[in-house]
Amino acid sequence: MSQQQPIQRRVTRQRQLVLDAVRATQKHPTADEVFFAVRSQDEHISRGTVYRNLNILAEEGEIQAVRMRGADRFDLRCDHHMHIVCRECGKVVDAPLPYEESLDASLAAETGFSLVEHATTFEGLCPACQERLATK
Amino acid sequence: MSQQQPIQRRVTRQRQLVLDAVRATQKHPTADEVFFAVRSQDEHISRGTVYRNLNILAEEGEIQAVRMRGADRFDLRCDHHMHIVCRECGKVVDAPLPYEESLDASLAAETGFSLVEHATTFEGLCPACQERLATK
DNA sequence: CTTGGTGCAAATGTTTTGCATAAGC
DNA sequence: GCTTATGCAAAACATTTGCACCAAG
Repeated sequence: MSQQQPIQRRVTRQRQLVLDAVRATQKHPTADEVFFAVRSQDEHISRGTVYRNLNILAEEGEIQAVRMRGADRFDLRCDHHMHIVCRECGKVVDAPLPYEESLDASLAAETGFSLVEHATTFEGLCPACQERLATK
Repeated sequence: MSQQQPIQRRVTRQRQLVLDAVRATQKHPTADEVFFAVRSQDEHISRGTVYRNLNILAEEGEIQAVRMRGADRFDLRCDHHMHIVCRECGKVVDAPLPYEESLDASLAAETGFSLVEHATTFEGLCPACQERLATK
């Protein structure tokens, strides 16, 4: 059984720009939002490069990929935590509730699944959208 | 403020076939899987019709849409519950853990969001895939 | 006969990929 | 100089939509 070693990652200008862009915002940007942010720094960077680097950075644990309805989002925080997204405007914020690591072990014991982890996503109306809809 | 009344839904042969297909399986099928299941009953039904009806049925509360990585899945169960998906084979099963309704109210109180609900999805390796990978 | 639904094909939106070229290390 | 990464365009998917025709009530 040959353990293939992980490939040797390089520090490219583009990869650094993508990482900086994610770390520069609390807004949980989509890949396309990261693309446009980076585009303002580098006229020639391509969408493919941004998508590739976002996936690589998430894999390496530098950022976290958050799978959401519509499009994936990327989070500078790498620890486990929940998110809430506004149904109206799409805004995403971290949920100030404790993440229950212990659920993973419980579910593994119950079902026989291994390597378990979980993600919880809330959906609702943010305060701004509540107000906007009320006065209309 | 004019409350527009919901439109009058009709019971079409196609809609019934879609509903039956979802109710006939515990496998949490994707829209495309439902399409092929229904295709075996009706040579001429179109993908668009299946997608439209899955959305309508979920909206009406006849089935539940489960938003997952890759593709949405549809569940005959309409009550709130969690799911676990196998990273390898994509199999989805209901998670035998209690769904915490109270989290929604807690988060609403903490954040000011309203109309809150949440979904939790586990990801791991199912027993069959564990074995398959171990003996290879 | 009115309104909602269907079938088809085209469009949309997100993400991945093949390939020749460029650039880390 | 090996490899890995980039840029570009095309492809791959999942899903939605415009529109002319059909059908449920």
